[in-house]
Amino acid sequence: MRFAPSPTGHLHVGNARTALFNWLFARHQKGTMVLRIEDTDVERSEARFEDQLVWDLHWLGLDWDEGPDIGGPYAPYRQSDRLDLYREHAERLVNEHKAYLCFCGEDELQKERDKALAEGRQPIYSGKCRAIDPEEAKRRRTAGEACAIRLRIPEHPIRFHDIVHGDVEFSNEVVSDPIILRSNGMPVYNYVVVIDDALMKITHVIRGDDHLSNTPKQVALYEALGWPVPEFAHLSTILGADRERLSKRHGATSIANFRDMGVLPEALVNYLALLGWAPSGGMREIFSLQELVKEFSLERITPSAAVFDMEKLYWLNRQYIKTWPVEDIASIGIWFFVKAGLVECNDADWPCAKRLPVFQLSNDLRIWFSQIVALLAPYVDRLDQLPEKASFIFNYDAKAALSAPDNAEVLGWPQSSAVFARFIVKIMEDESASAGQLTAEQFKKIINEVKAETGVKGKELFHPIRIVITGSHSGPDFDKLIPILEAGSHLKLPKHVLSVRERVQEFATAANK
RNA sequence: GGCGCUAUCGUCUAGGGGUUAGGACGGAAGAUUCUCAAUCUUCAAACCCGGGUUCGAUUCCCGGUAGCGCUACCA
Repeated sequence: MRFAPSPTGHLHVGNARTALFNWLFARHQKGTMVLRIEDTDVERSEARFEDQLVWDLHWLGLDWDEGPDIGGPYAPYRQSDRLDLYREHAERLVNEHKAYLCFCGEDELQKERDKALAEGRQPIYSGKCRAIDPEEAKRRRTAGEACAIRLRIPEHPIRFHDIVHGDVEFSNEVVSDPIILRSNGMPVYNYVVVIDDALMKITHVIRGDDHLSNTPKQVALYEALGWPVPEFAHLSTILGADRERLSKRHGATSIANFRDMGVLPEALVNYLALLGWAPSGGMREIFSLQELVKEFSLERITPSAAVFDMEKLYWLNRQYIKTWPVEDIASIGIWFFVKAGLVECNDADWPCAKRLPVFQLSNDLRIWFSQIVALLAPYVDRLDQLPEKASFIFNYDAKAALSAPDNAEVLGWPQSSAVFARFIVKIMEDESASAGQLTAEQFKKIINEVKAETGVKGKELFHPIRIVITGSHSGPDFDKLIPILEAGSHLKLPKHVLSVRERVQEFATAANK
């Protein structure tokens, strides 16, 4: 099996899914996985994208047995390093009369195509240069005339088998004699892919179905070369919500984007596996990479296009957030707090292919932020939402709380003023609160006293108090929240975290105005 | 335009000549919690259309329609 991306951009979810299916099949069959870089398009290929590709693949948890970074028996694995090979086999085809030299100029061909189209004919190559005597052609080339090399397409229909789509047949009348080597000496994609797949002993070509229509050309090439035709499996396209091909304007589409959003690699892999594949029975949804390897089969791939559903990815991400080790979730979570500038950390970095970011943080800070992550992670779809969710810890604003439309109802309850009054007094009188040492137990005791003194309970009691503490009537449990606020008020942070007492104080002041 | 591929709830899918057409996400309702999230329970929600084959088609075949792809000296 092979994954053969072009280094022309970041790894896209479509390509990632192709890579994943190749990998799953290779590992399931105990086959060999090859990474090959298709960089014959010199204009668009860039070396830095190759690194990015390798990192993204590693981050997803995929690896390979042969590739440009690790070598292998069929090296080199970068097409730009294999040009001699392509030329050699192209010449061989010419000598065997399976290909021929074509002296038609680009402009000339374009005109022919336009004319054919205007007359309602197929814009396929006329085959004009097929008729040139091979010896004559060689003389012209030696004399310095520019020429490309074209494959002679056979006179019979081209058939091949696809594991996903079944038997496919193309009439030879719609396939032009394709150019395999340009007049500048550079080979074209449809040719190199065949040379490489054959020479690298690829038995199963698993790729996007945008290549399905190219396959007859490639099959003709295998036959001309006298090499066995591999099995094909063409994967359906991944679409955006508007049923158009997924592209950048649909938002996050590169693997790196998802990592930066705090989507866990296992969640993304699991989601991608379910796009176009389902286990037998179709009931199970959650699969680890190892379980996927065990269950995967090409026969169960769906031929129809699939719409990428962000919501389902988020759901899976939440499942994995719950099952990942808390310290790992905390590491990623803290990284987002660092990024948001909520904690000072100069050497924070997330090495590209790594599951977890690395940074040095004092023990106090690490523990404190870990508690915040543990408290809030169940509330988020992606870990990058954590700083926003924690905003009430860092950005307490009593004035805003009093004027928030969301709070209007609770603020207007007749019992609320009594609750406010008693609660404020209790906190201001409390010694541990004034030291910023309020415990969950002590806080609970105060609430119970307020409850006893005002006769207010339940919602009517908790909502106003929650507004005083967090600025909002809904939020996490006080039991966990109070110690976090108190501890935070003693830490050295870019922005001071207010203790419970400081919050009450600010609220009282704002309310008096 | 030509050729190719595809078509089951809004979405991802299971299934397959006779089924109450199954699961999941999302949605709705309820339970629980001080609240939100989570969790649990329940509900709504689909076989593109038309022919043919058949006792019977959502399933098989043909056609239509729609979507997507390919039609380059791009990959």
